[in-house]
Amino acid sequence: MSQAWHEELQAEVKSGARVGDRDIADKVRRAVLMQRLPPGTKLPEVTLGEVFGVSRSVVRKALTRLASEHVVDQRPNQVARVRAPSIEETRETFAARRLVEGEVVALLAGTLSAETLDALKIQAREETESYRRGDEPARIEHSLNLHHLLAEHSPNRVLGGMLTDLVLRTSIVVALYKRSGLSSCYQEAQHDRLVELLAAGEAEAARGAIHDHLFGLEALLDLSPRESSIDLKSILGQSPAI
Amino acid sequence: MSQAWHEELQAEVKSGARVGDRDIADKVRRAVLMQRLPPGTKLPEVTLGEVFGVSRSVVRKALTRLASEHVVDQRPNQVARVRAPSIEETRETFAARRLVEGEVVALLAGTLSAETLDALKIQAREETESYRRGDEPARIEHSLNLHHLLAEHSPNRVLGGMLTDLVLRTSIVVALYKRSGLSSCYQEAQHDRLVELLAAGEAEAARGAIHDHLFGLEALLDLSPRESSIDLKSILGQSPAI
DNA sequence: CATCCCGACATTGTATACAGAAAATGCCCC
DNA sequence: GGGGCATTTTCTGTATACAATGTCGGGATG
Repeated sequence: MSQAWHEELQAEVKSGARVGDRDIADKVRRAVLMQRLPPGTKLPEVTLGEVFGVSRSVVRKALTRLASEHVVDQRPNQVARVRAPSIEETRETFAARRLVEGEVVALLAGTLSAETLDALKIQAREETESYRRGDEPARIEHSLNLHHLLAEHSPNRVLGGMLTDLVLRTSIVVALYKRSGLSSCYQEAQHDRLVELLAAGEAEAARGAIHDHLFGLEALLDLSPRESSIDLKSILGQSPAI
Repeated sequence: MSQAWHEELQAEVKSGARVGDRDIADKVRRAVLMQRLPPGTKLPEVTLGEVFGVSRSVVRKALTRLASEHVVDQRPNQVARVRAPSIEETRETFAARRLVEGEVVALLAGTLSAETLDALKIQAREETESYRRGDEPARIEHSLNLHHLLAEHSPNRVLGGMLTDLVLRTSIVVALYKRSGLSSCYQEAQHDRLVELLAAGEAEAARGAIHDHLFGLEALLDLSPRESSIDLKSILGQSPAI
């Protein structure tokens, strides 16, 4: 685990109230999303417990939760590690998300209240602004918020839950496989267009927009088969920092 | 928890080796599927621990696992209970499964090896036989096996995992909402036809077959809105047995 | 008679101790 | 210098004790 992250959290924890497994899971998930915990990073229970000021029981629960969300790899008798989805799994995750999110927006088109549409527009606008400011963390945050809103308002809650999971997983692999030269994966105006189609009730067009959006995002990644660069590292267990 | 189930397990546990959280989750899941643990049944940690001869730690892990599979409802500071999906959730689960399983069989069509096709045919045949024998538990088992095989062989593993979850959830609600007069939800020859289409590589026809199959299954259920019969019981916490 | 309050009990939440498995270390031998 | 083996160290698996919380009853009160 990174040293800076440690200290940052120490302060936050000391000042605040007592933390539960939910809080720990949230913090770790966020850290993975923000690439402060690179794939393969070991997450020993005692260490995390010390950082958050709780015992292993709570940490364990948090790790199990993260494992069920596919954020962390938990194998018997081995330290939990930040998961590093393969290139193949990345492609499959995108395909699954296209299917599910496409259906969700198709169901959603024309059924959204004015308030919800406003909330979506706000996130889209904030995303664009953050991008122009060059504030990438904020941009990601707003982009995630938008898709999360879609999942939450899905008329089909089961699909909504699945979409929440897929959005998280896609975000992780985007962080992982983003081309090194690329500072951002922002795609001009696509979110705005989607919201417009949802407002207009154009179900199939909205599905198409989501498909385009996700294909575009996937195309921005570097998914060329690499020779053991990432894989070996995680397999051989070389963690970049204690 | 039911008394008969207790004793049955006691014997099995005594004779066998040490049990892990995986084993406990398997047994409980199976019991729910077989309707030996009706929805709303309380599952206190100590009781389960005594039954399986392990401490609460292991039981806890098993319950958490089952909760992430949507088999059990685990709320803070409350006893875990067998989940009772609402009628609305049932409909949504079926819709989600149609979407996902339809896509999986479409991807699968024409790509299956002879061995896998044989395995599928065997399950379909065994299901029919079990039905003719009137052996409903065996019939369910083979039906589940068939769909589980589809999920396992999905070229898209992410979708496969989601399908596994959805198959389990549909099985639970089928057990819950099966019309009382109906002894079985067997649908003549539908599985055989599906396998044929998969062998022939007819992707869209296979998707259609799965849709028909699932619509038919859903139609066999009694999903008429009922007045507080199931819902109130589970909400008010009246468990039918100890 | 309904409602509210309070206390005993049941059950989960958390911390901790010890046992066992895996990984890291160091050593020897080649 | 490199590979194999024993040792040590680290970490997880499990059980258990205690704390905190929720549940359910009885009884007083309006």
